Amino acid sequence: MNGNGNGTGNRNGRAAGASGVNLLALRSHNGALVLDLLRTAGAAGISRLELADRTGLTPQAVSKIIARLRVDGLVTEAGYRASTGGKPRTVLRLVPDAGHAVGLHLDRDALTAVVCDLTGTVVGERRAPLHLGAGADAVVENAAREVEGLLAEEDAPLLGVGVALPGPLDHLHGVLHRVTGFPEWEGFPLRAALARRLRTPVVVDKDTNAAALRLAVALGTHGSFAYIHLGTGLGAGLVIGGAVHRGARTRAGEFGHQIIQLDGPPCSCGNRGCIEALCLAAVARGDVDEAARVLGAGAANLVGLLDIELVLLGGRTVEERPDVFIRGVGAMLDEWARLQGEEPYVPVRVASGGSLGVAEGAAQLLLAPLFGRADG
Amino acid sequence: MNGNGNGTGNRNGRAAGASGVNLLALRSHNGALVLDLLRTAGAAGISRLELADRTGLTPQAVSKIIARLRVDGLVTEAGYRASTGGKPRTVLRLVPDAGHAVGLHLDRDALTAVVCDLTGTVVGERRAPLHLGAGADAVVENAAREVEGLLAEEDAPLLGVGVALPGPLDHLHGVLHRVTGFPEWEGFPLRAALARRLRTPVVVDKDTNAAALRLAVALGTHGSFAYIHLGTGLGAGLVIGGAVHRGARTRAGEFGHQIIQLDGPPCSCGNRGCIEALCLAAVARGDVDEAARVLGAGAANLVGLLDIELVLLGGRTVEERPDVFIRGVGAMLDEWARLQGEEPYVPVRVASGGSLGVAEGAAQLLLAPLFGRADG
DNA sequence: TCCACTTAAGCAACGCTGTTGCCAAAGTGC
DNA sequence: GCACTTTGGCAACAGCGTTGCTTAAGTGGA
Repeated sequence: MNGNGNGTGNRNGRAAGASGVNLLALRSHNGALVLDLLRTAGAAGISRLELADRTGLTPQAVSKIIARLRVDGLVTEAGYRASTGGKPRTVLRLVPDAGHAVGLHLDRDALTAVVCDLTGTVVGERRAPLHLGAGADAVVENAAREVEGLLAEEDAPLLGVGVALPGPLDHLHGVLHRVTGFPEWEGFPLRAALARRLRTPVVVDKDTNAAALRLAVALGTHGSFAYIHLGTGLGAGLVIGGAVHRGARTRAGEFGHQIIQLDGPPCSCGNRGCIEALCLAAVARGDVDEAARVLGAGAANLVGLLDIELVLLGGRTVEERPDVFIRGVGAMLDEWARLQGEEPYVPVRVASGGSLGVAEGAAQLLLAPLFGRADG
Repeated sequence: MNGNGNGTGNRNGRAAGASGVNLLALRSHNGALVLDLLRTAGAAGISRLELADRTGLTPQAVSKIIARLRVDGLVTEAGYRASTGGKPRTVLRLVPDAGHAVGLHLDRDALTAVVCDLTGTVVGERRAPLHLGAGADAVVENAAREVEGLLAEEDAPLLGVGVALPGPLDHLHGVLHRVTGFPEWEGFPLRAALARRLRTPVVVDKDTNAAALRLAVALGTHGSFAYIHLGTGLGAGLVIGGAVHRGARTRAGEFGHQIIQLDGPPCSCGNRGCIEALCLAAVARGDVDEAARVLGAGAANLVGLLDIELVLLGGRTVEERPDVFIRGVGAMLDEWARLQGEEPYVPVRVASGGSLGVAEGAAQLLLAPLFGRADG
């Protein structure tokens, strides 16, 4: 589908720092920008002049870009706005079926797979049990079959498969580092294995990053927020400037082993006073208020360090008592801000998404680059 | 000096998200990129072909860009490399005197002003006592006189004045929030006042951000690191992807009031268990090892959250016992990484710079944008 | 000394970008 | 029906990086 000529147009990837921009890259950037605004507009659509206003480009430039995107089949005209005294604006919309992407969520014991269209809407879904102990080859084969089954009824062009799973990994190379309790997974090249098996591009990332990416896309934000996940473990996905911040080694967002009580109770990692240990211990003994307070302290540390604008909470434990966590974390953030002499300003909300959230985010690993939301 | 036509070329600033790129912006970007490589190369210089290799642009494109920069007087030819069997490469260098910038460091009781050339080299320096209690107008007048005195001998074009000072402020508008103990400074529009008085562009930022910016420029890095400053207070400047991360409200880097001991000893801010309180208390009782350990725990939290690649320490307290802090913080980082099952990988070093570091960083607030290192 | 070869960098033509100026299309409202 | 407003395409254009070729300036062997 992509006659857009994506790619930087650079002949090499050896440049360590920022790289030069040529006309191909410029076209790609502006095209992606327009697509992102079209996606954000959703079913309501957006007109050429609004796009010109939002991008800062001239109306004529937008017209040309739209013409290209229409030829590529990515955009279509869909009716007209009400006139404001002159010719009514033409409404433009993304063509959802111009491309699909698969999102795969590999959790401890379950596999969730979704197909999303270009707007990010789920158009197909499958679930299956997962046995990590069965070995890498078996799991890859299992996952590949699920994907194939999901795609059997689809005929839109496939952009690729995004995979989200817990634990440390190298998202650039798609190699796993550790899967707790299953040493054979150490160093397994999941991306390459699945790409070879399915003959399609594959991207691998942490589950929290996928969830955060999905939220960034859904919110349409170019700002910064943190998604904090409290389930069987405690982790976070960071979005800075609208892009997921992974760090050089995909290790960013290690929120759970933040030390919040020096020389505190021991954590499973061997350290003392990790926020995960404190928080989960409070949950275990039924003291949800205390868990929320501890979580709030960690969130305050995070907000203070990064000056993010929003905190989103998710995960099984949060979903059981959302109001308690919203109140508890919010109170800590407000109190912290007040003590620093600032107005309380960071809203705390429960992340939408439900059980498909991570899988949708995995699909966004392939969709988002089309809209200029590449890796951070 | 700037015939380069900087500016995005957009007619409006209303675009909330990412904005479109036109040919002016493209030229500006590539020109800045080339200038940055020239600056990084320093006195050794760099050839056209090397620039082409680093930027990913074609040699001919680089030739054209260099031709423009030479017309603007920013770049000059300076000798030749040794031949490798053919025509020797022409060495290109930045023209230091194509533009100067003033950096102003307003500390609790002292003012430091420097003039830097385009390469960031200090070519003039002044110090004076500072009395914040004398009132805003008097302080502005005092600072302006120092700047004028500093510039009396200079004749290179002035890019503007950068001001670095502690405490919360709004760097976008150059407005101060609080200056401890001097309520009259609350809300003072320092940027506007100084710009009107000196009739030159003024940029205002936190001292830790200025110090971090200077380090980012000096290191020539496009990666991520944290500068942690331990002096009369404890704060940090964050560099992510080569740019200073300030957050939406210039509040990022609030490291000192990170809660590291829940319900710990009270801090001056009114909270409990802030890392600043613990660290300074340890310093006060002479237990530098403990101070370094506490600082290391906070640094580990930071590294874990952001996956940064380097930690730089600075400030009076660190400079008194640099080895203790390097060892103590490094040990905590290594131990933390080991417990997470990772190789120790984050080096800890003492930030170079000395007493002029912050003022130099303030000057970089104006120089850095020329090299594409705009606000993060 | 000559000459083949290598490497660097400029010239000219080109394709493509967004921009500008103009005009047709398609509405509203008196 | 006419004046006006607004949208959006057409055509010409300036300027970007690219391509193909030429010139400049070295090395090294015969």
